[in-house]
Amino acid sequence: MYVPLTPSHVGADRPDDVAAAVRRLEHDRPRWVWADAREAYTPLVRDGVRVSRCHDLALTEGLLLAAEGRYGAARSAKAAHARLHGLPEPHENDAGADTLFPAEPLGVSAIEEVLADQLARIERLPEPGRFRLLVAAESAGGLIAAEMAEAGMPWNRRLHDALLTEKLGPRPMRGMRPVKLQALADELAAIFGHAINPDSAQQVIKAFKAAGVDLKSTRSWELKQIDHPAIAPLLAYKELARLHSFHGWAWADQWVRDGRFRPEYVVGGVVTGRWATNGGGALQIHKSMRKVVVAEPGWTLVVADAAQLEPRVLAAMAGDGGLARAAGEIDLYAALAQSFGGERDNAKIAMLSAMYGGTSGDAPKLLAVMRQRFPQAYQFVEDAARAGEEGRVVRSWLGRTSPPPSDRWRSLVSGPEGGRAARDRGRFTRNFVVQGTAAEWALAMMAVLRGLLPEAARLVFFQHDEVMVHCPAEQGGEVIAAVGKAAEEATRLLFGATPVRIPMEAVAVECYADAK
DNA sequence: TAGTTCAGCGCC
DNA sequence: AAAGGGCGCTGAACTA
Repeated sequence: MYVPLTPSHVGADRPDDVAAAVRRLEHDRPRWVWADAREAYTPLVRDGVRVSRCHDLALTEGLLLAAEGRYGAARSAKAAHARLHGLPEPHENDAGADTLFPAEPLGVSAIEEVLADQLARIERLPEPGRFRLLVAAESAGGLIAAEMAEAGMPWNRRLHDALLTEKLGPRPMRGMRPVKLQALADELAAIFGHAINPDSAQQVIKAFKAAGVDLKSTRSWELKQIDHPAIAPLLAYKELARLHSFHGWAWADQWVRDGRFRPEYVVGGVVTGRWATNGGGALQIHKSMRKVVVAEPGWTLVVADAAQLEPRVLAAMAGDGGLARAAGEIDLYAALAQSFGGERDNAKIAMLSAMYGGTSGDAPKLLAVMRQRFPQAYQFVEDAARAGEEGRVVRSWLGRTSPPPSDRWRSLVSGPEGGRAARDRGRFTRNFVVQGTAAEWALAMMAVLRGLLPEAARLVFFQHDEVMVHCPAEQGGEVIAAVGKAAEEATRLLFGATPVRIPMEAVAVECYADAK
Protein backbone atom coordinates (compact mmCIF):
# COMPACT_ATOMS: atom_id res chain seq x y z
CA MET A 1 0.00 0.00 0.00
CA TYR A 2 1.52 3.25 -1.18
CA VAL A 3 0.67 6.35 0.87
CA PRO A 4 1.88 9.81 -0.15
CA LEU A 5 3.33 11.68 2.77
CA THR A 6 2.03 15.22 2.79
CA PRO A 7 0.52 17.10 5.73
CA SER A 8 -2.94 17.32 4.21
CA HIS A 9 -2.97 13.73 3.09
CA VAL A 10 -2.22 12.35 6.57
CA GLY A 11 -4.83 14.68 8.02
CA ALA A 12 -2.48 17.06 9.77
CA ASP A 13 -3.48 20.71 9.85
CA ARG A 14 -0.11 21.96 11.04
CA PRO A 15 3.37 20.66 10.17
CA ASP A 16 3.80 19.73 13.85
CA ASP A 17 0.92 17.29 13.63
CA VAL A 18 2.51 15.28 10.85
CA ALA A 19 4.70 13.26 13.18
CA ALA A 20 1.76 12.13 15.27
CA ALA A 21 -0.28 11.28 12.20
CA VAL A 22 2.51 9.27 10.62
CA ARG A 23 3.12 7.43 13.88
CA ARG A 24 -0.55 6.47 13.98
CA LEU A 25 -0.74 5.40 10.32
CA GLU A 26 2.53 3.49 10.54
CA HIS A 27 0.57 0.83 12.41
CA ASP A 28 -0.50 -0.58 9.01
CA ARG A 29 3.07 -0.46 7.70
CA PRO A 30 2.30 1.46 4.50
CA ARG A 31 4.96 2.20 1.93
CA TRP A 32 5.30 5.95 2.33
CA VAL A 33 5.88 7.89 -0.85
CA TRP A 34 7.77 11.15 -0.83
CA ALA A 35 9.67 13.37 -3.16
CA ASP A 36 12.84 13.39 -1.13
CA ALA A 37 13.78 11.79 2.19
CA ARG A 38 15.72 14.76 3.46
CA GLU A 39 12.72 17.01 3.10
CA ALA A 40 10.04 14.58 4.18
CA TYR A 41 11.67 12.18 6.61
CA THR A 42 14.43 14.08 8.39
CA PRO A 43 11.99 16.28 10.35
CA LEU A 44 10.07 13.15 11.39
CA VAL A 45 13.23 11.44 12.55
CA ARG A 46 13.98 14.48 14.70
CA ASP A 47 10.58 13.96 16.28
CA GLY A 48 11.45 10.36 17.02
CA VAL A 49 9.27 8.83 14.28
CA ARG A 50 10.51 5.77 12.39
CA VAL A 51 8.76 4.30 9.37
CA SER A 52 9.37 0.81 8.12
CA ARG A 53 9.47 1.42 4.39
CA CYS A 54 9.13 4.00 1.68
CA HIS A 55 9.32 4.74 -2.01
CA ASP A 56 11.67 7.64 -2.64
CA LEU A 57 10.66 9.37 -5.86
CA ALA A 58 13.93 11.20 -6.40
CA LEU A 59 16.16 8.17 -5.82
CA THR A 60 13.89 6.04 -7.99
CA GLU A 61 13.85 8.63 -10.76
CA GLY A 62 17.64 8.60 -10.84
CA LEU A 63 17.73 4.82 -11.17
CA LEU A 64 15.03 4.85 -13.84
CA LEU A 65 16.54 7.61 -15.94
CA ALA A 66 19.85 5.78 -16.05
CA ALA A 67 18.15 2.50 -16.96
CA GLU A 68 16.22 4.24 -19.73
CA GLY A 69 19.32 5.82 -21.21
CA ARG A 70 18.34 9.34 -20.13
CA TYR A 71 21.31 9.78 -17.89
CA GLY A 72 21.59 13.55 -17.92
CA ALA A 73 17.99 14.42 -17.03
CA ALA A 74 17.17 16.00 -13.68
CA ARG A 75 16.30 13.46 -10.99
CA SER A 76 14.08 15.35 -8.59
CA ALA A 77 10.45 14.40 -8.22
CA LYS A 78 9.56 17.90 -9.30
CA ALA A 79 11.52 17.49 -12.52
CA ALA A 80 9.85 14.14 -13.12
CA HIS A 81 6.46 15.78 -12.64
CA ALA A 82 7.33 18.59 -15.04
CA ARG A 83 8.39 16.08 -17.68
CA LEU A 84 5.10 14.25 -17.32
CA HIS A 85 3.27 17.43 -18.23
CA GLY A 86 5.66 18.51 -20.97
CA LEU A 87 6.74 21.51 -18.90
CA PRO A 88 10.29 22.84 -18.77
CA GLU A 89 12.26 21.11 -16.05
CA PRO A 90 13.08 23.17 -12.98
CA HIS A 91 16.78 23.68 -12.47
CA GLU A 92 18.18 21.52 -9.71
CA ASN A 93 20.50 22.97 -7.14
CA ASP A 94 19.32 26.37 -8.13
CA ALA A 95 19.26 27.87 -4.68
CA GLY A 96 18.86 31.40 -5.97
CA ALA A 97 15.55 30.68 -7.62
CA ASP A 98 14.23 29.11 -4.45
CA THR A 99 15.15 32.16 -2.44
CA LEU A 100 13.19 34.47 -4.72
CA PHE A 101 10.27 32.13 -5.21
CA PRO A 102 10.05 29.68 -2.32
CA ALA A 103 9.65 26.17 -3.67
CA GLU A 104 6.20 24.73 -3.39
CA PRO A 105 6.33 21.09 -2.27
CA LEU A 106 4.64 18.58 -4.53
CA GLY A 107 1.01 17.97 -3.66
CA VAL A 108 -0.63 14.60 -3.20
CA SER A 109 -1.88 14.33 -6.77
CA ALA A 110 1.53 15.19 -8.20
CA ILE A 111 3.17 12.58 -5.98
CA GLU A 112 0.62 10.02 -7.08
CA GLU A 113 1.14 10.85 -10.75
CA VAL A 114 4.92 10.53 -10.54
CA LEU A 115 4.60 7.30 -8.56
CA ALA A 116 2.20 5.76 -11.08
CA ASP A 117 4.50 6.76 -13.91
CA GLN A 118 7.53 5.27 -12.19
CA LEU A 119 5.78 1.99 -11.40
CA ALA A 120 4.72 1.71 -15.04
CA ARG A 121 8.22 2.48 -16.27
CA ILE A 122 9.65 -0.18 -13.99
CA GLU A 123 7.37 -2.78 -15.57
CA ARG A 124 8.76 -1.91 -18.99
CA LEU A 125 12.37 -2.67 -17.94
CA PRO A 126 14.00 -5.96 -18.85
CA GLU A 127 14.03 -7.24 -15.24
CA PRO A 128 11.25 -5.47 -13.34
CA GLY A 129 11.39 -7.85 -10.38
CA ARG A 130 15.01 -7.16 -9.68
CA PHE A 131 14.56 -3.46 -10.29
CA ARG A 132 11.72 -3.32 -7.77
CA LEU A 133 14.11 -4.76 -5.20
CA LEU A 134 16.68 -2.15 -6.18
CA VAL A 135 14.14 0.63 -5.72
CA ALA A 136 13.14 -0.73 -2.31
CA ALA A 137 16.75 -1.05 -1.21
CA GLU A 138 17.74 2.37 -2.48
CA SER A 139 14.72 3.93 -0.79
CA ALA A 140 15.58 2.14 2.45
CA GLY A 141 19.03 3.65 2.06
CA GLY A 142 17.37 7.05 2.14
CA LEU A 143 15.68 6.16 5.43
CA ILE A 144 18.89 4.86 6.91
CA ALA A 145 20.95 7.85 5.85
CA ALA A 146 18.46 10.20 7.50
CA GLU A 147 18.42 8.13 10.67
CA MET A 148 22.21 7.83 10.82
CA ALA A 149 22.56 11.56 10.39
CA GLU A 150 20.29 11.99 13.39
CA ALA A 151 21.96 9.33 15.55
CA GLY A 152 25.57 10.16 14.69
CA MET A 153 28.61 8.05 15.44
CA PRO A 154 29.98 8.42 18.98
CA TRP A 155 33.04 10.65 18.83
CA ASN A 156 34.94 11.41 22.00
CA ARG A 157 36.30 14.91 21.57
CA ARG A 158 38.45 14.70 24.68
CA LEU A 159 40.25 11.64 23.31
CA HIS A 160 40.39 13.24 19.87
CA ASP A 161 41.98 16.35 21.31
CA ALA A 162 44.45 14.24 23.29
CA LEU A 163 45.40 12.31 20.16
CA LEU A 164 45.92 15.49 18.16
CA THR A 165 47.89 17.10 20.97
CA GLU A 166 50.12 14.08 21.28
CA LYS A 167 50.94 14.04 17.57
CA LEU A 168 50.84 17.73 16.68
CA GLY A 169 51.25 19.63 19.90
CA PRO A 170 48.57 21.81 21.50
CA ARG A 171 45.90 23.36 19.35
CA PRO A 172 47.45 26.36 17.58
CA MET A 173 45.89 29.72 16.88
CA ARG A 174 43.78 29.81 13.75
CA GLY A 175 45.95 29.65 10.65
CA MET A 176 49.10 28.72 12.57
CA ARG A 177 51.06 25.51 12.22
CA PRO A 178 51.00 23.21 15.22
CA VAL A 179 54.40 23.19 16.95
CA LYS A 180 55.38 19.68 15.85
CA LEU A 181 54.61 20.49 12.23
CA GLN A 182 56.58 23.71 12.53
CA ALA A 183 59.52 21.82 14.02
CA LEU A 184 59.59 19.51 11.00
CA ALA A 185 59.37 22.49 8.65
CA ASP A 186 62.29 24.08 10.50
CA GLU A 187 64.27 20.88 10.21
CA LEU A 188 63.71 20.85 6.46
CA ALA A 189 64.75 24.51 6.23
CA ALA A 190 67.99 23.67 8.03
CA ILE A 191 68.73 20.76 5.69
CA PHE A 192 68.03 22.74 2.51
CA GLY A 193 69.58 25.96 3.77
CA HIS A 194 66.38 27.96 3.28
CA ALA A 195 62.74 27.82 4.31
CA ILE A 196 60.31 25.97 2.08
CA ASN A 197 56.63 25.25 2.34
CA PRO A 198 56.52 21.46 2.58
CA ASP A 199 52.89 21.56 1.38
CA SER A 200 54.05 22.93 -1.95
CA ALA A 201 55.06 20.23 -4.39
CA GLN A 202 56.77 22.82 -6.56
CA GLN A 203 58.96 24.13 -3.77
CA VAL A 204 59.83 20.63 -2.60
CA ILE A 205 60.85 19.49 -6.07
CA LYS A 206 62.93 22.65 -6.56
CA ALA A 207 64.70 22.23 -3.23
CA PHE A 208 65.57 18.62 -3.98
CA LYS A 209 66.79 19.55 -7.45
CA ALA A 210 69.16 22.10 -5.95
CA ALA A 211 70.38 19.34 -3.64
CA GLY A 212 71.06 17.10 -6.64
CA VAL A 213 67.94 14.91 -6.45
CA ASP A 214 65.53 14.79 -9.36
CA LEU A 215 61.91 14.10 -8.44
CA LYS A 216 59.00 13.58 -10.82
CA SER A 217 56.48 14.13 -8.05
CA THR A 218 56.32 14.33 -4.28
CA ARG A 219 54.24 11.19 -3.88
CA SER A 220 55.28 9.39 -0.77
CA TRP A 221 56.10 6.13 -2.55
CA GLU A 222 58.50 8.02 -4.82
CA LEU A 223 60.08 9.84 -1.89
CA LYS A 224 60.61 6.54 -0.11
CA GLN A 225 62.88 5.35 -2.93
CA ILE A 226 65.31 8.18 -2.26
CA ASP A 227 68.18 8.31 0.17
CA HIS A 228 68.45 11.86 1.46
CA PRO A 229 68.31 13.33 4.98
CA ALA A 230 65.28 15.49 4.09
CA ILE A 231 63.11 12.53 3.17
CA ALA A 232 62.28 11.35 6.69
CA PRO A 233 61.18 14.74 8.05
CA LEU A 234 59.27 15.47 4.85
CA LEU A 235 57.33 12.21 5.04
CA ALA A 236 56.63 12.84 8.72
CA TYR A 237 55.44 16.33 7.86
CA LYS A 238 53.09 15.10 5.13
CA GLU A 239 51.50 12.56 7.41
CA LEU A 240 50.95 15.01 10.26
CA ALA A 241 49.79 17.78 7.95
CA ARG A 242 47.10 15.51 6.62
CA LEU A 243 46.01 14.61 10.13
CA HIS A 244 45.81 18.28 11.01
CA SER A 245 43.90 19.45 7.94
CA PHE A 246 41.69 16.43 7.49
CA HIS A 247 40.84 15.26 10.98
CA GLY A 248 42.01 18.19 13.09
CA TRP A 249 40.37 20.58 15.52
CA ALA A 250 38.65 22.66 12.83
CA TRP A 251 37.14 19.53 11.31
CA ALA A 252 35.80 18.45 14.70
CA ASP A 253 34.35 21.91 15.34
CA GLN A 254 32.40 21.59 12.13
CA TRP A 255 31.29 17.96 12.20
CA VAL A 256 31.18 16.77 15.79
CA ARG A 257 28.38 17.98 18.04
CA ASP A 258 27.22 16.61 21.37
CA GLY A 259 29.73 13.80 21.16
CA ARG A 260 28.48 12.60 17.79
CA PHE A 261 30.06 12.73 14.35
CA ARG A 262 27.33 13.63 11.88
CA PRO A 263 28.46 13.64 8.28
CA GLU A 264 26.06 14.20 5.43
CA TYR A 265 25.59 10.96 3.51
CA VAL A 266 24.53 10.98 -0.14
CA VAL A 267 22.66 7.79 -1.01
CA GLY A 268 23.71 6.51 -4.40
CA GLY A 269 26.10 9.44 -4.64
CA VAL A 270 28.62 7.33 -6.54
CA VAL A 271 27.65 6.10 -10.01
CA THR A 272 28.13 2.50 -8.92
CA GLY A 273 25.56 2.95 -6.16
CA ARG A 274 27.99 3.37 -3.34
CA TRP A 275 27.22 6.16 -0.97
CA ALA A 276 29.17 9.38 -0.97
CA THR A 277 29.37 12.11 1.61
CA ASN A 278 28.78 15.76 1.18
CA GLY A 279 31.14 17.10 3.79
CA GLY A 280 32.66 15.45 6.82
CA GLY A 281 34.70 12.95 4.84
CA ALA A 282 33.02 10.07 6.65
CA LEU A 283 34.16 7.50 4.14
CA GLN A 284 37.83 8.45 4.42
CA ILE A 285 38.23 8.57 8.18
CA HIS A 286 41.77 7.54 8.93
CA LYS A 287 42.10 4.26 10.78
CA SER A 288 44.11 5.95 13.53
CA MET A 289 40.97 7.91 14.42
CA ARG A 290 39.10 4.79 15.43
CA LYS A 291 40.39 4.98 18.95
CA VAL A 292 38.28 8.08 19.62
CA VAL A 293 35.07 6.30 18.60
CA VAL A 294 33.89 4.94 21.94
CA ALA A 295 30.49 3.65 23.01
CA GLU A 296 28.47 5.51 25.60
CA PRO A 297 28.87 4.11 29.13
CA GLY A 298 26.78 0.96 29.39
CA TRP A 299 26.53 0.75 25.61
CA THR A 300 28.50 -1.14 23.00
CA LEU A 301 29.46 -0.77 19.37
CA VAL A 302 28.72 -3.70 17.12
CA VAL A 303 31.10 -3.43 14.19
CA ALA A 304 30.51 -5.75 11.26
CA ASP A 305 32.03 -6.06 7.84
CA ALA A 306 31.43 -8.36 4.91
CA ALA A 307 34.62 -10.26 4.23
CA GLN A 308 35.66 -10.57 0.58
CA LEU A 309 32.32 -9.17 -0.56
CA GLU A 310 33.20 -8.43 -4.17
CA PRO A 311 34.59 -11.81 -5.26
CA ARG A 312 31.63 -13.52 -3.56
CA VAL A 313 29.21 -11.29 -5.42
CA LEU A 314 30.99 -12.09 -8.66
CA ALA A 315 30.75 -15.80 -7.96
CA ALA A 316 27.01 -15.54 -7.38
CA MET A 317 26.33 -13.28 -10.38
CA ALA A 318 28.34 -15.28 -12.84
CA GLY A 319 26.84 -18.56 -11.69
CA ASP A 320 30.31 -20.06 -11.77
CA GLY A 321 30.00 -23.39 -9.96
CA GLY A 322 33.64 -23.72 -8.99
CA LEU A 323 33.99 -20.20 -7.75
CA ALA A 324 30.64 -20.37 -6.00
CA ARG A 325 31.75 -23.46 -4.09
CA ALA A 326 34.88 -21.64 -2.95
CA ALA A 327 32.67 -18.70 -2.00
CA GLY A 328 30.79 -21.01 0.32
CA GLU A 329 33.87 -21.03 2.56
CA ILE A 330 34.78 -18.49 5.21
CA ASP A 331 38.10 -17.68 3.52
CA LEU A 332 37.40 -17.61 -0.19
CA TYR A 333 40.99 -17.00 -1.21
CA ALA A 334 42.27 -19.89 0.87
CA ALA A 335 39.68 -22.12 -0.77
CA LEU A 336 40.96 -21.03 -4.18
CA ALA A 337 44.62 -21.46 -3.30
CA GLN A 338 44.97 -24.99 -4.63
CA SER A 339 43.85 -23.83 -8.07
CA PHE A 340 46.69 -21.33 -8.05
CA GLY A 341 49.68 -23.45 -7.17
CA GLY A 342 48.78 -23.60 -3.50
CA GLU A 343 49.32 -19.87 -3.08
CA ARG A 344 46.53 -17.93 -1.40
CA ASP A 345 48.14 -14.66 -2.50
CA ASN A 346 48.07 -15.74 -6.12
CA ALA A 347 44.38 -16.54 -5.88
CA LYS A 348 43.78 -13.09 -4.47
CA ILE A 349 45.79 -11.39 -7.22
CA ALA A 350 43.89 -13.34 -9.87
CA MET A 351 40.50 -12.37 -8.45
CA LEU A 352 41.41 -8.73 -7.97
CA SER A 353 42.90 -8.50 -11.43
CA ALA A 354 39.79 -10.03 -12.95
CA MET A 355 37.51 -7.60 -11.12
CA TYR A 356 39.61 -4.50 -11.66
CA GLY A 357 41.41 -5.14 -14.92
CA GLY A 358 44.88 -5.47 -13.49
CA THR A 359 47.66 -6.23 -15.94
CA SER A 360 50.89 -5.75 -13.99
CA GLY A 361 53.19 -8.26 -12.38
CA ASP A 362 51.93 -11.83 -12.36
CA ALA A 363 48.39 -10.81 -13.30
CA PRO A 364 48.38 -12.07 -16.94
CA LYS A 365 49.69 -15.48 -15.94
CA LEU A 366 47.22 -15.81 -13.05
CA LEU A 367 44.33 -14.58 -15.16
CA ALA A 368 45.08 -17.34 -17.64
CA VAL A 369 44.68 -19.82 -14.79
CA MET A 370 41.47 -18.16 -13.76
CA ARG A 371 40.12 -18.32 -17.29
CA GLN A 372 40.80 -22.04 -17.37
CA ARG A 373 39.56 -22.93 -13.88
CA PHE A 374 36.66 -20.49 -13.51
CA PRO A 375 35.56 -19.80 -17.07
CA GLN A 376 32.13 -18.38 -16.28
CA ALA A 377 33.36 -15.88 -13.72
CA TYR A 378 36.17 -14.92 -16.05
CA GLN A 379 33.81 -14.46 -18.98
CA PHE A 380 31.36 -12.43 -16.92
CA VAL A 381 33.84 -9.65 -16.18
CA GLU A 382 35.38 -9.92 -19.64
CA ASP A 383 31.96 -9.28 -21.18
CA ALA A 384 31.51 -6.24 -18.98
CA ALA A 385 34.91 -4.94 -20.02
CA ARG A 386 34.17 -5.50 -23.69
CA ALA A 387 30.89 -3.61 -23.39
CA GLY A 388 32.71 -0.67 -21.88
CA GLU A 389 35.41 -0.67 -24.54
CA GLU A 390 32.74 -0.65 -27.23
CA GLY A 391 30.91 2.28 -25.66
CA ARG A 392 27.94 0.30 -24.37
CA VAL A 393 26.49 0.56 -20.87
CA VAL A 394 26.44 -2.25 -18.32
CA ARG A 395 24.05 -3.08 -15.50
CA SER A 396 24.51 -4.31 -11.99
CA TRP A 397 22.66 -7.43 -10.86
CA LEU A 398 19.56 -5.50 -9.79
CA GLY A 399 19.68 -3.16 -12.75
CA ARG A 400 21.63 -0.06 -11.85
CA THR A 401 22.95 1.22 -15.18
CA SER A 402 26.39 2.64 -15.76
CA PRO A 403 26.75 6.10 -17.28
CA PRO A 404 27.02 6.16 -21.07
CA PRO A 405 30.31 7.27 -22.56
CA SER A 406 30.84 11.02 -22.72
CA ASP A 407 31.17 12.92 -25.98
CA ARG A 408 34.79 13.50 -25.02
CA TRP A 409 35.35 9.75 -24.77
CA ARG A 410 33.72 9.17 -28.14
CA SER A 411 36.03 11.58 -29.87
CA LEU A 412 39.03 10.34 -27.91
CA VAL A 413 38.40 6.72 -28.74
CA SER A 414 38.58 7.30 -32.47
CA GLY A 415 41.79 9.25 -32.15
CA PRO A 416 45.44 8.20 -31.84
CA GLU A 417 45.14 7.40 -28.11
CA GLY A 418 41.87 5.58 -28.66
CA GLY A 419 43.07 2.22 -27.44
CA ARG A 420 44.00 3.69 -24.11
CA ALA A 421 40.63 5.40 -23.67
CA ALA A 422 38.78 2.21 -24.61
CA ARG A 423 40.76 0.12 -22.14
CA ASP A 424 40.21 2.66 -19.37
CA ARG A 425 36.47 2.54 -19.88
CA GLY A 426 36.58 -1.23 -20.06
CA ARG A 427 38.19 -1.31 -16.61
CA PHE A 428 35.46 0.97 -15.34
CA THR A 429 32.55 -1.13 -16.63
CA ARG A 430 34.31 -4.33 -15.56
CA ASN A 431 34.46 -2.97 -12.05
CA PHE A 432 31.00 -1.38 -12.21
CA VAL A 433 29.13 -4.68 -12.38
CA VAL A 434 30.94 -6.00 -9.33
CA GLN A 435 31.12 -2.86 -7.23
CA GLY A 436 27.55 -1.96 -8.11
CA THR A 437 26.20 -5.34 -7.10
CA ALA A 438 28.26 -5.31 -3.91
CA ALA A 439 26.70 -1.94 -3.10
CA GLU A 440 23.23 -3.41 -3.70
CA TRP A 441 23.95 -6.31 -1.41
CA ALA A 442 25.14 -3.92 1.29
CA LEU A 443 21.99 -1.82 0.95
CA ALA A 444 19.75 -4.86 1.12
CA MET A 445 21.66 -6.15 4.12
CA MET A 446 21.29 -2.84 5.95
CA ALA A 447 17.63 -2.60 5.09
CA VAL A 448 17.01 -6.04 6.59
CA LEU A 449 19.23 -5.35 9.58
CA ARG A 450 17.38 -2.13 10.29
CA GLY A 451 14.17 -4.11 10.65
CA LEU A 452 15.74 -6.67 12.98
CA LEU A 453 17.39 -4.29 15.42
CA PRO A 454 16.07 -3.92 18.96
CA GLU A 455 14.24 -0.70 19.73
CA ALA A 456 17.13 1.18 21.35
CA ALA A 457 19.82 0.11 18.88
CA ARG A 458 20.92 2.60 16.22
CA LEU A 459 22.83 2.22 12.98
CA VAL A 460 25.47 4.91 13.30
CA PHE A 461 27.98 4.30 10.52
CA PHE A 462 28.16 2.73 7.07
CA GLN A 463 31.19 2.46 4.86
CA HIS A 464 30.69 0.42 1.69
CA ASP A 465 30.76 -3.04 3.26
CA GLU A 466 30.92 -2.23 6.93
CA VAL A 467 28.27 -1.15 9.43
CA MET A 468 28.32 0.00 13.01
CA VAL A 469 25.44 -0.30 15.48
CA HIS A 470 25.40 1.53 18.80
CA CYS A 471 23.29 -0.32 21.34
CA PRO A 472 22.89 -1.04 25.04
CA ALA A 473 25.69 -3.43 26.06
CA GLU A 474 23.31 -6.26 26.95
CA GLN A 475 21.92 -6.21 23.39
CA GLY A 476 25.31 -6.80 21.78
CA GLY A 477 24.72 -10.50 21.24
CA GLU A 478 21.28 -9.95 19.82
CA VAL A 479 22.60 -7.36 17.38
CA ILE A 480 25.45 -9.63 16.27
CA ALA A 481 22.90 -12.34 15.56
CA ALA A 482 20.77 -9.85 13.64
CA VAL A 483 23.75 -8.92 11.49
CA GLY A 484 24.28 -12.57 10.59
CA LYS A 485 20.62 -12.99 9.69
CA ALA A 486 20.61 -9.80 7.65
CA ALA A 487 23.59 -10.99 5.62
CA GLU A 488 21.93 -14.32 4.88
CA GLU A 489 18.68 -12.67 3.94
CA ALA A 490 20.38 -10.15 1.67
CA THR A 491 22.18 -12.94 -0.16
CA ARG A 492 18.88 -14.79 -0.58
CA LEU A 493 17.04 -11.66 -1.74
CA LEU A 494 19.58 -10.91 -4.43
CA PHE A 495 20.64 -14.35 -5.58
CA GLY A 496 18.05 -16.82 -4.37
CA ALA A 497 19.39 -20.33 -3.93
CA THR A 498 23.17 -20.22 -4.27
CA PRO A 499 26.07 -22.03 -2.63
CA VAL A 500 27.69 -18.62 -2.17
CA ARG A 501 27.82 -17.35 1.38
CA ILE A 502 28.49 -13.75 2.24
CA PRO A 503 29.32 -13.83 5.93
CA MET A 504 29.49 -10.73 8.06
CA GLU A 505 32.16 -10.71 10.72
CA ALA A 506 30.68 -8.88 13.68
CA VAL A 507 32.14 -8.02 17.07
CA ALA A 508 30.85 -6.02 20.02
CA VAL A 509 33.48 -3.61 21.26
CA GLU A 510 33.67 -0.59 23.49
CA CYS A 511 36.00 1.16 21.08
CA TYR A 512 36.06 1.03 17.28
CA ALA A 513 39.84 0.52 17.30
CA ASP A 514 39.34 -2.83 19.05
CA ALA A 515 37.22 -4.19 16.21
CA LYS A 516 40.08 -5.58 14.14
C1' DT B 1 39.61 38.53 -5.30
C1' DA B 2 36.95 34.43 -6.32
C1' DG B 3 36.34 30.31 -8.55
C1' DT B 4 38.40 26.18 -10.72
C1' DT B 5 41.85 22.60 -11.40
C1' DC B 6 45.63 19.82 -9.76
C1' DA B 7 48.46 16.81 -6.78
C1' DG B 8 48.38 13.99 -3.22
C1' DC B 9 46.46 10.63 -0.06
C1' DG B 10 42.96 8.57 2.91
C1' DC B 11 39.00 5.03 2.81
C1' DC B 12 36.56 0.71 0.55
C1' DA C 1 53.34 -5.30 -0.11
C1' DA C 2 50.98 -4.05 -4.05
C1' DA C 3 48.66 -4.28 -8.02
C1' DG C 4 42.47 -1.83 -9.73
C1' DG C 5 38.23 0.75 -9.85
C1' DG C 6 35.31 4.14 -7.09
C1' DC C 7 35.20 8.40 -4.27
C1' DG C 8 36.09 13.28 -0.89
C1' DC C 9 38.86 16.54 0.82
C1' DT C 10 42.87 19.71 1.42
C1' DG C 11 46.15 23.40 0.18
C1' DA C 12 48.60 24.98 -3.73
C1' DA C 13 48.54 26.62 -8.25
C1' DC C 14 46.28 28.52 -11.83
C1' DT C 15 42.69 31.38 -14.37
C1' DA C 16 39.43 34.92 -15.08
